[in-house]
Amino acid sequence: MFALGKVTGTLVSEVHLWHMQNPNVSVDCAVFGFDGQKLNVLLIEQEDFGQVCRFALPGDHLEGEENLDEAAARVLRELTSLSGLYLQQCGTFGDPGRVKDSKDLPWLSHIRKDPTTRVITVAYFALVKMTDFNLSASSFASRVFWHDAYEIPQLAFDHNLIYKQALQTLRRELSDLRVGFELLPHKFTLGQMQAVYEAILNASFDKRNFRKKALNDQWVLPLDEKQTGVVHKPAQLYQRNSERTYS
Amino acid sequence: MFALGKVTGTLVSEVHLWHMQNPNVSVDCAVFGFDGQKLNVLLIEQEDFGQVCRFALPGDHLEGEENLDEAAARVLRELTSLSGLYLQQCGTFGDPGRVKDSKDLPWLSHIRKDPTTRVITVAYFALVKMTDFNLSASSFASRVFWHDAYEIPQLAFDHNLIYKQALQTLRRELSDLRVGFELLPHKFTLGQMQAVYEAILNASFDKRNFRKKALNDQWVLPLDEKQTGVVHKPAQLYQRNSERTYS
DNA sequence: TCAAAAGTGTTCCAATTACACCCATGG
DNA sequence: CCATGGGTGTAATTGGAACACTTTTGA
Repeated sequence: MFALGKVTGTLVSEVHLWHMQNPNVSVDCAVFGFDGQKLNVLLIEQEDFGQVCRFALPGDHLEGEENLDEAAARVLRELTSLSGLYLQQCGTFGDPGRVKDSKDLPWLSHIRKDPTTRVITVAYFALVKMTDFNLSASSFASRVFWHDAYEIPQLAFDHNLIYKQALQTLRRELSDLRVGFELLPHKFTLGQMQAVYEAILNASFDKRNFRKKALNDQWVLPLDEKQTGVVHKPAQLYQRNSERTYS
Repeated sequence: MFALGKVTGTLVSEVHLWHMQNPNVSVDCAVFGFDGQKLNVLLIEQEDFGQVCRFALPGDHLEGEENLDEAAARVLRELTSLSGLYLQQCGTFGDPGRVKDSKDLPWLSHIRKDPTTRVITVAYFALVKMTDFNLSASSFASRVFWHDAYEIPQLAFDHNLIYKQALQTLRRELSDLRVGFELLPHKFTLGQMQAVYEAILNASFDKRNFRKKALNDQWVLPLDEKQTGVVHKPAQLYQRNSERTYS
């Protein structure tokens, strides 16, 4: 909070300093999706102004009277036409140098009056069910694409760092809060659910142990329905157990 | 990041909007200390301008070219005259309404030209060894005080919310990273260490099980030294095992 | 009949829990 | 001699890990 450390009386000089050094604030989102095999992330491609590095995480400035979560939700809505996505703050990045890397200058110079003005950004990760999401419905279709979550190229600014922290936070929330459901359709099989866990944690699990745990701990409830149209034994369908809460 | 969601061409209008709505940025710190019995937090007392609520977490605006961690470290240095404290970001709070509660207006009106200007704040928690720290050495001595971590009064702005999240983050890092050492003197007994865990997690543990785990998992190393001057069997002293790393 | 994923139980080991008494010191 | 916290071991339980074969479907 402002000036609370300065109860003594330097308040006026602070208000002045302020106008000189007022940082901009933005949000950046690492949007994760799961395609049945692999974990993916939405990247955007900047226009080519000769910069070294043309990929970035989607984001935008904070606008008007919106709060941080609303800003992130707006970015996602503009990007995916979806609302109500799972969204979680995962860190704030404010190094004065974070937008000053020479690799980013050519592009910055095209979009900002002062390309080196300091910007602090609040990072979010988001989860989208790829089944709900038609990339080509996005107005940015040609500039937004899914990318393998484990083969991320060099990104603009400090976005590689932000991405790393987003993945780490996602992993923690998967284990603590079972957020994996957000990447699955409403009705899913235990095999699909296991695949989500394996993709996010980049690990593999024993099928019997995984199923035992999911069922014993009541993460999911069985439906009166089975898979159809598959070329193997049709699986039982489940839904998340919304009664179940996690600490 | 700024404007990346807007690759299409609304960039100019954004730059304008910007000047109208440029939020200030601050850091707020929940500083935890342990007195041998209880977990405590540093609060500051605002001057009396008739506001309902005169306590707050220490904090300050972001200044000059400092990054967020540096700003938090500066706040702590000014407050405690100590450097190198354990410091961890634990969330960013940016609701437009967070500084608009009527309970805070009388005070705000005295320190700011526009008391309702939006401020977003990056929250930190910090850990200080109370043995290293002489409150009266602070230039704010009369206005800064330790307060029981579990009896926090109503605080200014959204500081109760920030505090809650700080405590939650501290608890997670205690279990994940064993940050409890930061609250203990260099040489400590297992009893003191257990007391830190009990205070932070607000729980109590079996002495034998706690010691077994600390020793088996090599959180600590024994010194060739025992407590002196105590009115009971003198305890073995230990130091943290700095070889030991945590995932 | 084949390929592909679904489904199912038991054993072993590690980790956690519960639990009670004697010890060394200073006052 | 007494109050205070230090120090110790074992048994029971729980949770996680390892492991292989049969089933059902559509092509």
